[in-house]
Amino acid sequence: MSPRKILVTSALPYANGAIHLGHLVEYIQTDIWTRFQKMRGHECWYVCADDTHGTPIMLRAEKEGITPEQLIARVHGEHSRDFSGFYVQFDNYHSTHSDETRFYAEDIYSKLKAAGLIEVRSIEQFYDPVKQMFLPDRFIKGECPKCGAKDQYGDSCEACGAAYAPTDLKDPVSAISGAKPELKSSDHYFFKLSDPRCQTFLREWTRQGSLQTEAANKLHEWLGDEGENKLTDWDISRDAPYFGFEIPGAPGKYFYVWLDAPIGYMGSFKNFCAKKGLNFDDYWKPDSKAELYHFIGKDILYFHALFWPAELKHAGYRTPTNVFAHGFLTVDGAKMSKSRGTFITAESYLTQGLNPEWLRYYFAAKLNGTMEDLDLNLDDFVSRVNSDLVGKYINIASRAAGFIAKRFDGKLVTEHLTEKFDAALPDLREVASEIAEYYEQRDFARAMRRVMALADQINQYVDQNKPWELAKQAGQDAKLHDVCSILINAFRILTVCLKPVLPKLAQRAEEFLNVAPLHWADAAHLLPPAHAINAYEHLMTRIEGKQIEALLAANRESLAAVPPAPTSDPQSPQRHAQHQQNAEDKMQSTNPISIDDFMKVDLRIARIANAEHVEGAEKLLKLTLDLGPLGTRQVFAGIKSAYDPATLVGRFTVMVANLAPRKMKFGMSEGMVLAASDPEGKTGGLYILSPDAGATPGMQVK
RNA sequence: GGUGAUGUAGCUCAGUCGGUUAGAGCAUCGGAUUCAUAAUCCGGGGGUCGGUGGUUCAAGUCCACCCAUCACCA
Repeated sequence: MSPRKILVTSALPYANGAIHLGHLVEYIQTDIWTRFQKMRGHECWYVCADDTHGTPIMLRAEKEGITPEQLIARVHGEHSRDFSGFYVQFDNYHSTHSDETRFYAEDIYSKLKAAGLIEVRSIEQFYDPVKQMFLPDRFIKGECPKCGAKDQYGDSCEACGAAYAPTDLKDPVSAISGAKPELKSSDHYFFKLSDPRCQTFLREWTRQGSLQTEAANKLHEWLGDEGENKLTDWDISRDAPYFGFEIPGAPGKYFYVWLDAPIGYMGSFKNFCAKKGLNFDDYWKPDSKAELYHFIGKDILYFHALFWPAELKHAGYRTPTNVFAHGFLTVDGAKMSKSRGTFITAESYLTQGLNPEWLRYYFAAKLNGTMEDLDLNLDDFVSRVNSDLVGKYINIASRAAGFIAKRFDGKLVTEHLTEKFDAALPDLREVASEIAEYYEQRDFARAMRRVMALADQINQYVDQNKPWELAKQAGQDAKLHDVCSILINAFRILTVCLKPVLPKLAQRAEEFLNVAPLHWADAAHLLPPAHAINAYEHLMTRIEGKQIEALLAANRESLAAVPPAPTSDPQSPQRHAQHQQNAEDKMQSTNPISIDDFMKVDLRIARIANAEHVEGAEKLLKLTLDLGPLGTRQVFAGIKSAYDPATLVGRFTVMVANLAPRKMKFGMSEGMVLAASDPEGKTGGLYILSPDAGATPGMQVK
C-alpha cells in the first residue's frame, strides 16, 4: 500500500461563541479519522481555523468595547484550549482573518470575475438609519405577514414557519437600534451559480465519487432534475460597515463571511505549508492526486457541496474528493437546552474534571458515517464507558499485569509466542485490517463493536484458563507465564485498534507496555520474546453518575449565576461554516411549572458580609453571605463585570440556599445569588436583586 | 406546506442480496468466580421489527398509504 496524500478539514467554528459538545462531534470525528490515517502511514494533514468575519463579530466586539481583532484573538485562544483539551490535534489551526485567506479570496474572486461568473446587481435592502448600516435578515424584527405573530425575524416566522423576505414584515424594526428601517438600494456582487457552466459541472460532480447517499439525495433536491434550473445566484458581497475583506476594486464592498470561510481551509493550509515546507499546489492544483475531504454538519452541505466546488472549479483549483456530513447532537433525545443543563460547553466538561476520552469513546461508539443525528444518552454514556473501556478493555491489562510483575519480574515469556497466541485467540492478529476498513468508512461504531467483541473473547479466554488457579498450582508457572503473556499481547493489539479514539490512553498504555508509539501495522505481530513491561498503573477510572449531575448543574446554573463565556447565539443571524446546531427551544422559559416545583427552591435574604476578587477568575467574585440564623455561605458569583466588591459589602440580596454545593475551580460554591440579565446577551448588564428595607438575613422568600 | 431521513427488547444500537427460531451491549433475574479499582464468565426472561394494506413460495428487509419524530427549504 503506497502512502496517500490526504488533506482533511473540519468546519470552521465561528469566533463568536464557545465550543460545546455539539461542535465536538465533528472535531472528534475528524480527529479520529485523521489519527487513523496517520497511524496507517499516510501523509495526512488536518487543518482548521476560526471563522472570524461578519456582522455578528463586528457587533459583539462593539458591545464589549473592543476591536474585532481583539475579540477574535481571545476566542482563538479559547477555541484552541478547548480543542487541545479534547485531544483534537490539528496540524494547523489558523484564522480566516489572515493574509493567506485574503490572498485566496481575492484570487478566487478575480478568477471567477475573469471567467464572467461575477455579476453586479442593485438590490433593495433594509437600512438602519440610526446605526447607518444595512441589516441582515435576522437583525430585522416585525410582525409575521402570514399569521400576524409579533416579534418575528426577517426571514421566517417561528410561530407558523412561513418563510418570507424582510420587506414583507409588518411594522419592521431594527433589532440593533430599534429604529424603523428604510429601504435603500445598493450594488451587490453575485456569484452566478445559475450559469449553465455551474449547473453542468455540479451535476457531474455530485454524481461522481462516493457522496453519502443522503447527501446525494439532498443535492439532487437542490439541483432539480436534468433540464431544471433551480440554482440561483449567490450574493457574495456586503456593504460597509462590515468586518471582513474589502473586495478589490469595489470600495465599501466586502466579501460576505461565507465566501471566505471555506477559503479559510486553503488559507490555513497555505500557512501550514510555509511552516512545514510543503508544496501547496501538490494539494490544490486541478490535477492533484492528493485527496481532499471536508467534514461538516449536515446543515452546511449547501455551501460545501454546491458553492464551494463550483467556485474552486471555475477558479482553476481542484475540487473536494468528498464531503462528509454528519448529523446533530441531541442529549437524552432532545435538543441541547440551557435550562436543562444539557447545553454543555467543552470548557465546563473539562473544568468539572470529566475525562475527555470518555466522550471521544462514546461518540466513536455512535458515529457511523451517516447524516443521522447522534444522541448522547447520559445513562448510556456512563454504563457504556464503564463497561466497555474499564470493565472489558482496561481490565485485560489489569488482570495480567500483576502476575507478570510479581511472578516473572515484569518480563514476558522468552520463546516466540506466535503459535500459542494464534491458537488461543484465532484471527486476533488479522483483525486490525478488518477494523481499518470500518475506520476508513467512518463507521467508528462498527469498529468499536468489533473491538469490544474481541475484548469479550479475550476475557473469556482468561476465565477458561484461570490464571489465578495456575498461580496456586505447583509446576504451572510456564503455563501461567504463557497465558499472561498472551493477554498482554492481546491488550496491545486492542490498544492499536483503539488508539485513534483514545490517543492519551494509548500513550499511557505504550508506557506500560514499554513500546514505541504504536502504528497500525504493529497489530499484526507480537512483542519480542522476554520483552519487559513496566509496572501497571490503572489506566482509566470509571464515570460516576454524580459527575454527570454536577456537569448538568454547572451548565444549568451558568445561565443566571455565571454568564457563560460568549456562547453562540441560538438565534444566530446567519449560519456559519460551523453550523449553529441545536439551538435550544426558545419556548422553555414560558413552560409552566407547578407551585410545588417552585417551592423546592429555598430562597433566602442574605447580607453580603464580604466580597472579594478571585485570583485568576475572569468573571467571578467570591462572596461571603450572612444568612442570620442559617449561618454563612461562600458563593462564587459571575458578577465581576458589573460590580466592584467594595460596593457590595453590607448590601442585602436574594440567594438560592438549597442549591447543591458545586465544586468550582476556586473552591466550593454553596449557593447562588440572583441577578437579572438578558439571557440572549443582546443587551449587556447584570443586576443583582435587593429586598425592600426591613428584610433581615435568613428570611425566606416566597 | 414541500423535500429528505428516521421508527427493531426497558435503554443504546446491529441486522448484508428478501431466505433457518430477529441479534449484541447495557439494564434486569439466576448461577459461577475472586486474577482484576465489583471488574469477569455461564445461563434465563424480555420483541405484533411504528400502523394498515399489497407484491412474493417467503417481508424487519420491496411497494403504497397513514402515524410519530427530526432536519432542510439557500
